[in-house]
Amino acid sequence: MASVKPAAGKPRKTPKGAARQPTPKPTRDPERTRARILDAAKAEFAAHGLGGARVDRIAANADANKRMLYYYFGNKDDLFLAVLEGAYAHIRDAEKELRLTEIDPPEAIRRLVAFTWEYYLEHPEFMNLLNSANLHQGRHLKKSAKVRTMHSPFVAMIEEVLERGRKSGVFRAGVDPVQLYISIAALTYFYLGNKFTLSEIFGRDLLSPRAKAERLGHMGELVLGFLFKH
Amino acid sequence: MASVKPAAGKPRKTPKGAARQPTPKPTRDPERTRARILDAAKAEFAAHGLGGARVDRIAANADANKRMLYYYFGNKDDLFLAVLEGAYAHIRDAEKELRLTEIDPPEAIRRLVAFTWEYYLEHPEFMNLLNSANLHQGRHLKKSAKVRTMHSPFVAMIEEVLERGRKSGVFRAGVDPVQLYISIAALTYFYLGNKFTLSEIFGRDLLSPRAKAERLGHMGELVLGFLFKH
Amino acid sequence: MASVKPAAGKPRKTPKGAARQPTPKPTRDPERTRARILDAAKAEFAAHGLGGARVDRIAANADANKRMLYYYFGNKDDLFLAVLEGAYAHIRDAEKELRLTEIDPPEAIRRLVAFTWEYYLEHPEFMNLLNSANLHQGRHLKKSAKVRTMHSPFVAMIEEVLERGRKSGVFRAGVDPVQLYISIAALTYFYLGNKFTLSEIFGRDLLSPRAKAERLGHMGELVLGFLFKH
Amino acid sequence: MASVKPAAGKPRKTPKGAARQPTPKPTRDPERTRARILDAAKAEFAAHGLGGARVDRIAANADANKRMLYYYFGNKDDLFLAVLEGAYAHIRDAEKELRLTEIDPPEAIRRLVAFTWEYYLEHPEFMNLLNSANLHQGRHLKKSAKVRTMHSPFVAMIEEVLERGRKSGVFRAGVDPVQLYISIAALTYFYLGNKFTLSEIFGRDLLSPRAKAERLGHMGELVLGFLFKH
DNA sequence: AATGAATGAGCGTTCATTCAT
DNA sequence: CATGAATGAACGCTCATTCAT
Repeated sequence: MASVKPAAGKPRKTPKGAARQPTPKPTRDPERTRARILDAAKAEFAAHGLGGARVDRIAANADANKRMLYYYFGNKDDLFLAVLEGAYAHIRDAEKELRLTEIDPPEAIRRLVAFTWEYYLEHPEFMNLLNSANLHQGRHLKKSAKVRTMHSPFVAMIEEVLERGRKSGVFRAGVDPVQLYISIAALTYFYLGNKFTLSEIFGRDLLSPRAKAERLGHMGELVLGFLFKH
Repeated sequence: MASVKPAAGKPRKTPKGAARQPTPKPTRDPERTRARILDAAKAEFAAHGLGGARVDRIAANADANKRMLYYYFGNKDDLFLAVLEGAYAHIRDAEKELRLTEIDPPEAIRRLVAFTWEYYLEHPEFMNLLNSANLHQGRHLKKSAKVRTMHSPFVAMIEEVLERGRKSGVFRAGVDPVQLYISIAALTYFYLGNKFTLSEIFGRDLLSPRAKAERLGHMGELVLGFLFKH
Repeated sequence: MASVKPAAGKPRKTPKGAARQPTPKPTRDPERTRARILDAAKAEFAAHGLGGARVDRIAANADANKRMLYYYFGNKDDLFLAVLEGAYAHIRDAEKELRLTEIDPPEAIRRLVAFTWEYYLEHPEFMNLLNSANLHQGRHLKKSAKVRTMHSPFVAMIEEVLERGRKSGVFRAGVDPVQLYISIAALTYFYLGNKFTLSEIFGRDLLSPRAKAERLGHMGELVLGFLFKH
Repeated sequence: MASVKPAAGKPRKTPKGAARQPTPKPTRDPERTRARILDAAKAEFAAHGLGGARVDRIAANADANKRMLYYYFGNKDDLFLAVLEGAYAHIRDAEKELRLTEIDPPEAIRRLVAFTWEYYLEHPEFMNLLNSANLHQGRHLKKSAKVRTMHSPFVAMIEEVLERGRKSGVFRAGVDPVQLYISIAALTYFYLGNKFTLSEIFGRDLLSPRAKAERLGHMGELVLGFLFKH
């Protein structure tokens, strides 16, 4: 036997006989390495939960040494927090683009519902991350100074829409923007996050184009049917 | 290490018609042993998720030998399925008690919302079990013949209520009972299941008596505000 | 839940709804039970070795309760010894049938070689049992009073044949019958007992009809080529 | 880069009689670690068979962490294969030293018989390894590309000796070198591999100097008595 | 004679993490 | 900045055996 290698290592990137190799993976680029680890960790945590996630798999999928993971993030829990913060930052960034204050209130609510639906549809990993965070009783988030400050602008935006709608006489009064925001997220989250059990129980394909259109329609009617002053 | 958590294991009584049993753990009572394991497993899976659950802890809390767990349930996954089936059976049993078909439609919906709210409030473990089941893409439920047959009665009950309300002119037409059922569950599930992250994000205590009353009120208004024909 | 059954038991012999069953397994027949256990044990030890044999599998294949195994045989090692004794008794019985003293010496040797070949061919389990016994340094046999008295009748028989052959001038003198007996057994044992490694190494099918005929021919020539006085 | 030859090239760190050793276990020496595990595994598999071998004992005797065993070899079965390949490589290397083609045919055969006898006498573990490999129906070897190619040179060497002997008129014609090689190995293998059961049955000490000399003499006479053309 | 229930010890394997270079 | 080697503790699971009936 020629060289001593662990039995189940990843395949060598450079063929043994080659004279020179052009380093296909940009070594010594700390930012890229860090980002690759973070991406791989997000996928792993989303796919298996915090308890089921494997540090080895994260390192392998990041094409990084396992040690680097600890170098950059400390430990598994802190890495999870970093992933969580990144996920929150991402959705908050996307929400900022909505500019609801510039639109007609009913249309703004419709847009908010549609945005929430589409965001979770395109980022199912976010739901799994939140589930893991809650399974662990939020202890990760408690260590984060960042996350708490990211939300007030969005709540204020919804509040402004509700107030405009009320003033113009189309919306009912006394609606708590936080409750409304939670409800809108809830209607999507439960449907998509529990798609496997729900589809098993109801014997329906919940993700067919038709089913998705129906769900989005139902959610819009539900929220606006409630908000409209008749 | 050898300590037994008094959380979920012991306080079962013996209704079998036998005289009295002074020994806290009745040996040679397979039904009780099985039940103790199932209870301990439910608590463990709910507290730590499927991946984070520890077979040793389940056995210890069930005051049983680890081997018995495999004797009765085969393996960890099948035990999880048994827990899941038990949890579904429990909520379905509770739902049957509602007898919505005997009540005035708006009151029936109010009762349904309140029931759902209270059930999840009193059985937070159910949400974690469902999250685990979905994290694993529903593969456990797919092996279960039981669960799929347990649901149609409840959907039919909601359908009957909606239809009665529509006929009497108070409810709007064209509401899918499955969508409505999912939405009612969603409004509770997301709020309670994500209580840790939500409370961290919004800086609110979501479980204070006042907050709970507000949430229940909001949910009722939301659903009925949508259903009522104006 | 109605009845408590282990998860992975053997299939019930009587369908649940059946009214009467005719007891297909003769219960309360100790000799049969003992024999079934012994047979199952022989197969298990031969297939997996002593270390790899599983008491559960033996009981299951014997269609007996595991406890019976201990009731009749004490423990796994003693059961192995019983199997071993049975195997020795069996080959000794077969050897007695040969009656070599009544045949012409060269033909007697030919018959002995053929018998040995065929016996191991038809009872491959015997080789595996002996290998296990030797792996454990013969400690099982040392506890056996039986086996030591079962001396192969062959040795005396072979001695007589050799002596007759020598006197008639066809066989060479000075051949130790024990050495010859061991050699004849060896020529078969190694070929058949190592059939997997040998066929892998030499890239030959050692058990094709042709290969078997060639081996038997070679062994006869080898032994007689040595014995014949030229 | 030095190559890793298991079992053959590894210098013992501490001779048994030595007084003191300076660095008992050289850390961070992967080649040595790997070799220590391989050695310990060979001893364990030989002593207890594949089924009876204990991974813990291998690690302990290798003075290595159990995890390293999996790091280098994947799992127990693959480790067994590595041991098996090493054992085959070792005997084949030793056989190459024989240089039978340079010697007079009868003397070459005598040397081959004596070598085989002595090799198994000095390496009794090899027989147990082969027994385990065959007990598992050769499935380990089937995964090995190496072993199959190691044997043709040796068979060719025997063939050359037989052919030279035949041409010079001392050996009979028509002897299959593979059959002969198997027979020579068999005569030793059965005697030594079954020494415990045989000595128990025949009431002889098979390993006394006198018994060993007699066996070697008998084997030589048997093989040459067959080969010689009279 | 026969059985289902129960057990402690130990199985092969994998975990998150750290060391030495 | 990056890596292969190493670790102790635990993982899910199974072992031969015994208990109570």
